[in-house]
Amino acid sequence: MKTATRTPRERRQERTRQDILLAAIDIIAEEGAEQLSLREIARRIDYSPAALYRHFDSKEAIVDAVCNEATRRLGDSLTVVPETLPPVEYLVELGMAYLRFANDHPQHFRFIATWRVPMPEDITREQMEQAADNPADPFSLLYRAIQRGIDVGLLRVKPNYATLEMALSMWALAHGMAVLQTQRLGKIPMDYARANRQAFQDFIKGMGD
Amino acid sequence: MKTATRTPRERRQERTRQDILLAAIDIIAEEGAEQLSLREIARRIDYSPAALYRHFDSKEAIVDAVCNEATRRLGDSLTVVPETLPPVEYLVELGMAYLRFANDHPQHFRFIATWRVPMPEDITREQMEQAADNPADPFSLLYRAIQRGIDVGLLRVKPNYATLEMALSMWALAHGMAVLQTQRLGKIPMDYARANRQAFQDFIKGMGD
DNA sequence: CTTACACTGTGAACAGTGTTCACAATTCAA
DNA sequence: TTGAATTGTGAACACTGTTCACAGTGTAAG
Repeated sequence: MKTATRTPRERRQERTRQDILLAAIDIIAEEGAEQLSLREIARRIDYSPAALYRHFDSKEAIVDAVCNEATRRLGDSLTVVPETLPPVEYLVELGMAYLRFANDHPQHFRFIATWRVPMPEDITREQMEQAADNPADPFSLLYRAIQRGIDVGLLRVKPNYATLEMALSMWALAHGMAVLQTQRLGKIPMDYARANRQAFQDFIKGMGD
Repeated sequence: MKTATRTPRERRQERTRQDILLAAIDIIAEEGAEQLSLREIARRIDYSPAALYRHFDSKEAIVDAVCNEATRRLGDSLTVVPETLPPVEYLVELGMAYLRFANDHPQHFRFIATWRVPMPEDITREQMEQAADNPADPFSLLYRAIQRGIDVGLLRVKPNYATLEMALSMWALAHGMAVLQTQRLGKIPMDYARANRQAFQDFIKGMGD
């Protein structure tokens, strides 16, 4: 599989575009999102601030691209969970992977959580219901796992509460725990790994009857 | 009960301090948090920008105060849930009230959720375990309700997963759902009220065995 | 090879931001 | 009435995102 860009010009373009994004990501990781400025990005990659506008329409566009990249990385760290696990275990480990990412990259997680929930852009019911063929997408992973749980009889569909609703609730739980724990609540002395696991297990259990 | 401030001077001080905060809250509600600027606040209350520094050390201090005020309001809309309800129903309604606030005041909720999770500042285990006497605090409401559920036998304590952990998980679920639904996910056509209720019920159910 | 032309990068400028500070005006107590 | 403390201000500073005319470069056509 080759890159779609042909000419040297386009390759150079694509490269500095990536440089801009990587610099932005570094700044966020090192100094926090509020320190992200066009001038700092430009300084790091030896350009003038104005030059960035040859690659992005605005700072917001850069922020958006960074969000997408960070979301992609979060998605990657979810795909490492072996999909061969039994449904319940798989769901629990998905949630734990989500929390691990938030814990390992707090700045990035805070960043994307501030601007948007790290989820695929447009979720419609039809789109989701045919998502079994989209293996890479992180929300699809969750959706399919829920569906599997239903098929096996571990989860029970209720009125107005089917696969999509369960998947969203599960995502909400993971996201909420991640937000809570990447903020000042890390101070409370408790065994987070165990507690988190228990919370996921309980929730799944509760969806089963 | 009289105000603690005595002299006319102190009363005037307190009043313009409130004016500043109210202006800030209005701006956030009307134009969004990113439009909040000291100059706009000053314009609205007929002061120069520099004058604000007689009442607050920095913009961050104003933001902090606004956060506290918004958190207080969120807490108020949780206290309307009658504490006489049976434990499970009470917990569900508490969560629904949280979501209702987020839905009714999306800008304010987004604002506090961006800067901090809307929770009391310092939560320690000891502090929580003697919180039965702090009726007003919203997290204490949740904590006590969980405790009641345990006492009645509806919730089961597990290793490393007692009252505090359950309360935090429940808060995380509500917060996560609120964040998800105040973002672009409101587009998905589904019966949110029913789905949310079901999610809370399932979660509580799952903590019961 | 030379002539066009599109592309790339820049410095300077603009309007906006949070913040500071010397200074004037006011309020208040002695 | 005097004196000090409080209150408010305009001007300035350093920063931000953004625009734009301009110079230099790369590329493709004649």
